[in-house]
Amino acid sequence: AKQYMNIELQLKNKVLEALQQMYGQVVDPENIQIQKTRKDFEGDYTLVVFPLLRISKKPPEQTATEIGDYLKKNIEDISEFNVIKGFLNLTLNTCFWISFLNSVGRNKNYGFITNKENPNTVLIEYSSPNTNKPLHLGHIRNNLLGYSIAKIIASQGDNAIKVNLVNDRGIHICKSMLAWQKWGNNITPEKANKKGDHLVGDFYVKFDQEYKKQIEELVKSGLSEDDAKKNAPLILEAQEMLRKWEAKDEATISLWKEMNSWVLKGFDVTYKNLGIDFDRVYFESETYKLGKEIVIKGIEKGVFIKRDDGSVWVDLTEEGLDQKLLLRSDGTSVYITQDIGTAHQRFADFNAHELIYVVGNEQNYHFQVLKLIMHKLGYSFAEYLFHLSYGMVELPEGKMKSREGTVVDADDLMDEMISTAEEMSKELGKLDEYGEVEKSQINKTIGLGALKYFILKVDPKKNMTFDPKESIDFNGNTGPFIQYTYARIASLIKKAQARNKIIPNEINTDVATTNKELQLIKQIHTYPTILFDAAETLSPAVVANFVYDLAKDYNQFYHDHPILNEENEQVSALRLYLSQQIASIIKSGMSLLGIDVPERM
RNA sequence: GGUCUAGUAGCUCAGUUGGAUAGAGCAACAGCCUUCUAAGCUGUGGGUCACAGGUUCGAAUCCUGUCUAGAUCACCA
Repeated sequence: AKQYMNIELQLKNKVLEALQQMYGQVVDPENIQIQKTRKDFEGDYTLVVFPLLRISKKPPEQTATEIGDYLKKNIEDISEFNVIKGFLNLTLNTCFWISFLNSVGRNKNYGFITNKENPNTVLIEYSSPNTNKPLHLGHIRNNLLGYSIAKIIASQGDNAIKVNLVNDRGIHICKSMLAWQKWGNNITPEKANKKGDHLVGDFYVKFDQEYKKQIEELVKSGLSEDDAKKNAPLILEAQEMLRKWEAKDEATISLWKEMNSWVLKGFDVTYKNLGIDFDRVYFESETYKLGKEIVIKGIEKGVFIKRDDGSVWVDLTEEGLDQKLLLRSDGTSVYITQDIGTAHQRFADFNAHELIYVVGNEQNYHFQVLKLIMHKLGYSFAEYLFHLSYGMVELPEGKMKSREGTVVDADDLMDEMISTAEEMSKELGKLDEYGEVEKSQINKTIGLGALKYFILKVDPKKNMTFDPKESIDFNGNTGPFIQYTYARIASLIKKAQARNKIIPNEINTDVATTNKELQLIKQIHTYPTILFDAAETLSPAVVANFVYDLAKDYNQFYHDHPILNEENEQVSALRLYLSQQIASIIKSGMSLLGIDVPERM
């Protein structure tokens, strides 16, 4: 991002120079604060002089004025300056901004770093579904975050690899399988005319219902609730099934394979509709035994402790945590053992530099422990394990609970969004002249755009509230608003071409400009910084809010300033050119969020 | 109880390295379609930045404590 920030660097260096010349002191660059001038003040960049008063030994206003004079004399891009209290506001001349705008027009990948010298390979693990039920709203947040972050990382010139780890084994899978055996009558997704993940999910729910009934009966017959839960025939059967699976019993394995394939097919449809994908998919059934050897070596090294019963533990009390189990007394792996193995394997397989896990914040402790363990084992990549912890998605009524049926299903939600977009556009008569295929394509883009933007504009680490009925709007700070802005510019350009108006390849630097135009150009100028920040903080929200601000400012501009101006050719050329650059940045920013922009809507 | 995260307008959320008078949208109210797309624009009202201290030229932002909410602390994954 540095290449775009050179004006800030130049200012900073000149300030250092000024301080040395005028006050004879070499100053720590840390103390030079150059920031963008707030909208309500005149100027482009502001130097905060408070930290420099110790050096100048003069009052703030005087210090600022002296530095301002020096900078104006020595930097030709500065046209004027003003001083308010301890703030030195510098104004750059129009020529600078127009030639900057021209450079944006020449560079098709403005903001993107296209040939980084030493790109890092960054693995992003996300989605990680269980194959016993369909995806829900929580997965949507995960999927959108993971996908977007991979794109943002790639935009900074690094090599982003998207990885999915499918949790396809364990007792929860057996529950669905057992219910299907008992009550399924050999039904298949084809026969039921239902997506495979939903069908299997139904059996998971059925299991739970029947299991509850059994518990109730057992409690009536005098058992305690805990005992009833442990001894209900259904749960015992499910456990037996898991044992058979681990012993590779043929019938069990083949049922497992079949039902998993149904679910995975269903997931593929959901992923495709959401517009996300993976470079590599791992299955837990293949990786769940990994890590055991590493743990055993760890015992030899004295990093882990083996207890008398044979179980293996790591002691993290010095780090302020507890002891954590790594191998059961029967020698089998637990969840974290597997993660030790997969981390090792992935860094080796991809020669990776960094591994990002997109996982909900309920697993913060788990990843804290994982990182410490890898560190203790002496892996140098331990510090490049990063848990992108995102908050829960809550409904107005509170947390989503699958057992209480308050889960918002991913497929249903997407359908609902699209049909709402459909109703809206019908009501507004927006798409009347288009064909059915085109209409449904645009409605899909808009409906999903609304959903994706709504979720991504929120800081990942925060819990968020989602009201399916009211929260998603198509007006205001939303995806459709941004899409609308883009579509408008697209049609504007089309219309200009129809009128034989030529959009220039370059704008003359002495063109007359308005403040509004300059303001938009300045906003474009910050785009690379935004992308850089987003990659640093792993937060698509930064990009989302930037794109909204840009679209909003453009919309305001659009209303007050005619763009297809017959009378003043030169001004209209600038506005047309500017509009085009803004459209391209909106498109680029939205693509980093995985949101499409329609050419019309 | 220990640890972690959050608390900003009625609601949903922004707020950059500590920087100037705290920002949007929704909802409410009042306007703007014979003009490049009104999914838009303009205006009004709405704030003890949870609370109390501290650090300093300056705190929504950093530190300490309190309160509230959530998560987590399994031979589950």
